[in-house]
Amino acid sequence: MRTASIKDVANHAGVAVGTVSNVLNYPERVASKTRERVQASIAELGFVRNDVARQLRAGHSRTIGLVVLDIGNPFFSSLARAAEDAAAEGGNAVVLGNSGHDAGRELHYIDLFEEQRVQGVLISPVAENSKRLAALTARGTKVVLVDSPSSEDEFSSVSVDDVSGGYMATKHLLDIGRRRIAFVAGPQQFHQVADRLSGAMRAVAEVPGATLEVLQAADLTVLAGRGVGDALVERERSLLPDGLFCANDLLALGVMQSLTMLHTLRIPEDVALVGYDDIDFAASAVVPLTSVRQPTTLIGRTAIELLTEQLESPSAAPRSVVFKPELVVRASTGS
Amino acid sequence: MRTASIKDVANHAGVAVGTVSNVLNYPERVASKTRERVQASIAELGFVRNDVARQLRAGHSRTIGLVVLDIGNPFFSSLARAAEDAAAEGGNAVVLGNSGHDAGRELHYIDLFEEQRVQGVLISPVAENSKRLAALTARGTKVVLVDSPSSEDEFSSVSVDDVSGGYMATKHLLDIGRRRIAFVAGPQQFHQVADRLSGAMRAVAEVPGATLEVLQAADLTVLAGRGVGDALVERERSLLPDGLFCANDLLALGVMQSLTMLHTLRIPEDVALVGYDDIDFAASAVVPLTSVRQPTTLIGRTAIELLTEQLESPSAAPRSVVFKPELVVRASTGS
DNA sequence: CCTCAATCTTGAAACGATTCATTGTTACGA
DNA sequence: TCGTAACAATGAATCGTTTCAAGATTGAGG
Repeated sequence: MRTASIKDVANHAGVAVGTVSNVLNYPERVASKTRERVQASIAELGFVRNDVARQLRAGHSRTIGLVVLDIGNPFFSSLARAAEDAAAEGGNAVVLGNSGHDAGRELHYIDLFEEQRVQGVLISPVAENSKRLAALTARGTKVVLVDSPSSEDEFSSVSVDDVSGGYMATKHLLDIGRRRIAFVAGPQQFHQVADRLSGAMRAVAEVPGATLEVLQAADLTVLAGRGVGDALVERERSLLPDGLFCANDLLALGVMQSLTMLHTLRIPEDVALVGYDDIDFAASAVVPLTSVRQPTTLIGRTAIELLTEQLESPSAAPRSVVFKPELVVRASTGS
Repeated sequence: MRTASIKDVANHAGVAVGTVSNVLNYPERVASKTRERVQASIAELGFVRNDVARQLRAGHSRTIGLVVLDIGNPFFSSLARAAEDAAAEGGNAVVLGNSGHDAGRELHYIDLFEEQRVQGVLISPVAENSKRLAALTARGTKVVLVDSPSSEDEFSSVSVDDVSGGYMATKHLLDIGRRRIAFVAGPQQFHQVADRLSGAMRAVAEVPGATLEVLQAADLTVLAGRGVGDALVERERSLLPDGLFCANDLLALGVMQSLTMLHTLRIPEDVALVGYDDIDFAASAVVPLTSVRQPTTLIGRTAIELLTEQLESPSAAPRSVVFKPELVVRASTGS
């Protein structure tokens, strides 16, 4: 059984196709008697409007593309959810693409989205990729960078000030009297890691006598954090840092597990601990974790807003929004 | 600047539109000299095929709809990722909708997907909803239920045998000598919770002298688990269960935190602990958690396969695939 | 040089909706 | 009864592709 078209409805109701279209889009233009007859036919035939045809005529879709680095990461899944909600309010849907840090997959999704004539693309790019994205905008598809500041103000962007986040985390450790600070870093090519470190360095520089050590973790995972923690536990007590700032919560939780498992070191008495991201597990860890919260919901909504802005006034200059993160103090720094 | 159409390319290359279309879809039908000329024009004009028009002609899209209960839940985000990968291999894209356990939003996405003429819908339904879904299939949109067995074999479905998972978790506790078993339950209207409990009951019934107690948690979260754990710690030692099976890993981790925090109860010596889902945090918990692993990747891929199957032979009867979960033994049960 | 087959290319029809200028209808005041 | 304004309904054109029957071109064999 082929699905009923607007023409079938028109025949069934004994009106012209234009009238059916009006019933769907401008019901007030149609006399109520006719409208009811058409609506009855729609119900009887089980007619469902073909959005593809509508889009062809309209020249653009009601869809927004979103490319994220890793949908398994709570940061991105939360962001995606917020974007989806915000888009839905405007009658749009979000198509999700997961690049998994792979430039090839990222390109694949950009191509796909352009062929689908999405209204715009929200993207957390794997690397600087502005040629392809510039081509997109040149052909009329709007682009908003997410969690990645736009170099040169070429595109609109939403990001969080990671330098400032690193600064406030470290300053908090200094404020509660810690002086031997260590930063647990992930891979340095992630700009987030580099920025948080640079914020930490700034805070330490402001306090005479404070020192900053960098401990390198292989990855941004719980396991990598345990590795760092295990190494710390072996150290002579006098060489231990008394304040630890980790590049993200997963690392922090791993470190926490190592330190608390053997009951030799107490958190926060011996070592105060700060994480980053404020994932759900931070609040409910063995020792509730002080963390830097990123406003994921706000980021997602704002990205949609910036896109909408560009769609409504296509000539307007791109705009960049940078959010300040927020420190959430919990027991791991003495609350 | 309007984006170039196939007609613009045809003019520019001095050929007919049909030829350009052939270059795009059946390059071998076109003489190589012509083909190269057309490809040069495509490159020069920056032509990008309009998939909307293509879909209109084809009568269906290259898109598959996926509606999940909660994209923030690692189970679903992992599943979504797998489905997306599998779909991409077949040249299709997955559009994600997040119902958030809300029937209204679920309906919204079903409507949207039908208007967009997706090839099919993969859905983890909020509740029994077969009328709307039956209407979908009646109009030719295929449906595959995910993580929810199809009653009456009306639709194809992929699910995991939760009864069997509950059975194997509990049997493992019994096998290591535990007799006073407790099941930490979440809301009973989730069929997953009910099924896991019923498996646990079956295992306990097989061992004379073994008992099963049900501890009710308000929610399937870490916090709810801590609540249950805190209540347990207060109990008289002789009334404590010696084996705990939790409806999911979040609950188990919460319970673990309560029990270990005060160092009064040891895991697994005093209480052995089993979770469900085998999320990433299970392996790296303070005490690595024994858990029942669900093959999320397999579920996602299989859902796409079942859909493909139905698309290729539309008259074939729906098929249901039920996976057996797998017990992963770790330190929390003595490994 | 002609024929025939093989190979390429053409261009109009179709997909299903929206748009809008045009035509048809109604009703009311003069 | 007529003129006209206000309101409804019409239907052809359009969006950008794909499809496919028909026409054009090429080359080999006689």
